[in-house]
Amino acid sequence: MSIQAQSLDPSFQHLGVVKSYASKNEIIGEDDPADRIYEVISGAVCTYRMLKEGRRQIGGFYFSGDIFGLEAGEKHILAAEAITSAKVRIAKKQALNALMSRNAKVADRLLSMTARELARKQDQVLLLSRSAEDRIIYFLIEMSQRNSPKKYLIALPMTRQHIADYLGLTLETVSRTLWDLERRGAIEIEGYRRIAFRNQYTNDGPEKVVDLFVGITGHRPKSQQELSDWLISPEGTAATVFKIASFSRWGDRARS
Amino acid sequence: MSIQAQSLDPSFQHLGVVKSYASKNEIIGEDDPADRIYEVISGAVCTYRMLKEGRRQIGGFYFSGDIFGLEAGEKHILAAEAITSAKVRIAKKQALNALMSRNAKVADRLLSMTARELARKQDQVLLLSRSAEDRIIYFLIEMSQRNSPKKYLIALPMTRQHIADYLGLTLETVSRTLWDLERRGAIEIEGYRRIAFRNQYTNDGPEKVVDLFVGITGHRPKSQQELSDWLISPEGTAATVFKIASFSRWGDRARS
DNA sequence: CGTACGTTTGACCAAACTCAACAATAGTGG
DNA sequence: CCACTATTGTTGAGTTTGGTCAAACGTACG
Repeated sequence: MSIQAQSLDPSFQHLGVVKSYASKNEIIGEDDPADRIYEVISGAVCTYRMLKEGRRQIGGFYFSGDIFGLEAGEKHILAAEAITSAKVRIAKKQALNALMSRNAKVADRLLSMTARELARKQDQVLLLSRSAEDRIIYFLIEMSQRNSPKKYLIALPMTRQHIADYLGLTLETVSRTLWDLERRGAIEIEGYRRIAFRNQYTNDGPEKVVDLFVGITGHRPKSQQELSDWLISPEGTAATVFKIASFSRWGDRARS
Repeated sequence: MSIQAQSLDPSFQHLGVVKSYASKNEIIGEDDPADRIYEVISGAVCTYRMLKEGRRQIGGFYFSGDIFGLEAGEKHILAAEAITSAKVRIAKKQALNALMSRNAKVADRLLSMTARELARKQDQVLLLSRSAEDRIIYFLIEMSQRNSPKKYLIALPMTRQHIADYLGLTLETVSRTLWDLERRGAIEIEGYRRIAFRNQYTNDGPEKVVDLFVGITGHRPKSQQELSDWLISPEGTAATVFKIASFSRWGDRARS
């Protein structure tokens, strides 16, 4: 969901007002009129929808620079809340439309932003059809790529409940799966809100990486380029960071 | 996914070529260049992506008048195949772009079509976070609203496997859940590809419907309009057709 | 009318959920 | 800066849902 504001138009920077929200405060209510769009200035935000049995489905997480609230209808389907304390720039769509008529490129970018959000939603659909462990792994990779100071570190501003609601799991399953990944040596949990990957693929020789590629994709990489593209893809990252770790099960690592 | 072709532009009708595909034939391959868009003229089509364990996730079903292949990137993430024999109009995006520069409204409509597809994907995400029975119920309602001659009849051109792949279930679970709904008197299965709803809400008195509304939504309808809007919504349809039926469990209805 | 394909059904199993008790963390005020 | 407390996270036992494997059945098409 890293739809960057600057991809829309520089003048968006001067549009609208900035509001501050404390953690857990509502930014958009379900069924609010969808006449504004929102940019995260600082902090973390999520969109969600309540399901009737008291469960909720999180639609996405948004961090500094991300745009949210892009919806088609008259009213929002998804509500939004601040996960941490957050600053948000709010602009009326009307003002954006005025911008669009002056600048054809803005319309073009709005289309590509929406198309990108669509692609992300498609990814979320694929995510939800996988096992609990796969969902967690893909989630960690997404967070490490979007919201982390270094690529092997994962900052998690959200609670286990948020993660569970995003992945369609329970918080207990999230907790257990994370601990299992730690036990198997793939990650290191540092307090509630920080996780580190352990086995970066660079620790292994290049042949081992090629073996892994062949094992997962079923064919040899045709070029060095194909191999390195695959390595940085979510699938490649998952394979290198997690599968190698799970090949060498180190038995039970005592926790304390 | 009923994005109607005529909502794009009348001149789209004359764009591109029409091709015929036999059942099970590939229309778009995964990783094909995404330089065309497709309109179903007749028959049924689905988009999908293979997951590595031999499973697949269906992205959506498309019937006569629907547009598919709307994707952002250079290459398609989702492949497409004909479910029945199908006729498809194929137009180059390039030609569409030419249309867009002549007619600003076309760009606007392309945006709203994409936004609508996004809303549908969001719905699919919500669908996938529900129980097997709920998924089936919402699926049946979607099909009855999109692809059926009469509102109480549901035409299912796809196999149980297609349904399972769309809903993230196995074909056995789909089969069992349908049979359970039939046993409870909510639907009637007529051969493999036809289903009929049994308990239309119109069979019950108006107070019963209001009771149901209050039971599900937690508040009284403020107006007749609110009640009838809710009744035709998927949630209202599910409640009226299925919940009433499940209130009165008729025990085992022998099958033959 | 026969055969291949799609579907149903059953027995068994595994993954994830529920409920409940307990532990760790981080935020608060002294 | 420390102790206190509310919040968040972990862990375990038992249950449920949906998946797997395998066999029988029915439908629709050639």
